[in-house]
Amino acid sequence: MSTPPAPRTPAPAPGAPASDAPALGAPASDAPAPALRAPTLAQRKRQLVATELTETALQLFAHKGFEAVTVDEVATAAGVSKRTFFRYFASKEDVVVQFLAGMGADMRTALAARPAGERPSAALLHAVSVPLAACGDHPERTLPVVRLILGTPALLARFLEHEAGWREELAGELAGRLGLDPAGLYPPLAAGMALTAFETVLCRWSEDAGSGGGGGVDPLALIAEAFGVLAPALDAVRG
Amino acid sequence: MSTPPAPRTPAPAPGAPASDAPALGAPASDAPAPALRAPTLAQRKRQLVATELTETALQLFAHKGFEAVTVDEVATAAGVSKRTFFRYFASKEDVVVQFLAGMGADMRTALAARPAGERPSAALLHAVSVPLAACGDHPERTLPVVRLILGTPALLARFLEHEAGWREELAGELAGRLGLDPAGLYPPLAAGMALTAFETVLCRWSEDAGSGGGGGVDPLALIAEAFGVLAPALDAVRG
DNA sequence: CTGCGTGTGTCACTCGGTGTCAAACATGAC
DNA sequence: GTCATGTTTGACACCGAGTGACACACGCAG
Repeated sequence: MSTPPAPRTPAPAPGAPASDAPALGAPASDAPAPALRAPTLAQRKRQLVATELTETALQLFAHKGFEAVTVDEVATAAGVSKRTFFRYFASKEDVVVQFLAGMGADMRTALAARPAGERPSAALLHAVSVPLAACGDHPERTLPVVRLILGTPALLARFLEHEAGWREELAGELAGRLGLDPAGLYPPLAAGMALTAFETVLCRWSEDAGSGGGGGVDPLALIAEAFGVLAPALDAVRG
Repeated sequence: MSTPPAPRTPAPAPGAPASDAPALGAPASDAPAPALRAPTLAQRKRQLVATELTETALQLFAHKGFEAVTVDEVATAAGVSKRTFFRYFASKEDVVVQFLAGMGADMRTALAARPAGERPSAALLHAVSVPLAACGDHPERTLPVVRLILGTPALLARFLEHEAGWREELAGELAGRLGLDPAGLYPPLAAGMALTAFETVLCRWSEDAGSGGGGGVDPLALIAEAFGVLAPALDAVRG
């Protein structure tokens, strides 16, 4: 879609940099920014509340279902007021969906990091594999969230909205890589195909993985198989 | 996705058969059911209120923006109470999104109607072309709605949710046609690719079409072009 | 006329979400 | 130590979406 993701988070909060809550996407890479190693005490406090809120919410949602839990409940259980909850999250859905907020950015940077000459199918496969690898590596943390999202209409809707944003980013990056018109048909189409594969794999993984911690299937194997189907189309670039 | 679309419309209303409001999808085909030509007076009254509500809402939304219009406003302008509004539509979003409720069913039946031996790319192209043809034929009615949806986060989310449902339907139909396991990777992947193309085309069409009634580009030409990209992947079925 | 079913309006209520204000707190300057 | 500043928080009031309950009006069979 061409709709700008629309900063649904109008209040990333005064003092906070950007994303709170342990993002699910990249392994948080430790090396990139050796400078700026001083998370203000205030920032760390904020982070603390955010994670407390997130974990409390996820636990309650998993236990009683998303709709059956009120924001007041979550806030009180975490020891803050409802008003404060909304200073950390723009909406009730946000607590869950922000958990995978980094995925889009991760995909894009991964795509940007691929060698210039690489075939689109290979580059996109690697990009989309990053968050899936994170899922495969920590199923005990990611599986419940993914299942919650996929099983709750309201959350699914938000998730898909996010994906639409990712798609634009990927399409832009792809157009840049290949020197194509970003307004052409191929870039968004290719990005959409990659995300369709991503979604399909996520879905199948969340179904097949045993309810016990260790997932049953490897998401990386699934995504590779899916890209085996997509590749003929992805690599026949014409603009 | 494997999430059942979840009957967001818990109240199709006591006396109503199924869908109210003039669906956008198929040309409403006149021939199919020659019997049962007696829409109870009550039913026609209901239909009347539904269309009044829909048109009033669309007009207000287009004029002031979706979020800026309250349900009370719509209801009052249409001459009913807020409570009655919710007896016709499950949510505020529903008024807009139900406008294209038929699309999914149209696609599926169109796909089912294609000759058995046809290549998946051709069959899916025809399926997805049905609603797009409707858009191309009546841009003055469809363009504003499409633009409204694509430009409003809340509506976009709902739309994407609908699409997830369509995808499952198409995947099921496709699996049946090709004798594949519906739980395999190919069916949902192929359906997702077709819908990605659909979405991309819808998006580009809504941007390019002059704000005047007559659209600038032909959605059917666009979708054919998009399927030119997808075909190599769609027709390399392996299961 | 009476009973019945359906559709509607009114009222009251829950819950998500926001604006406002005042108190609590940390920080830095003097 | 104290005053001034800025940020975070809770409390309160408020809006809008959505629901449940009840009572009333209509069209229709007896």
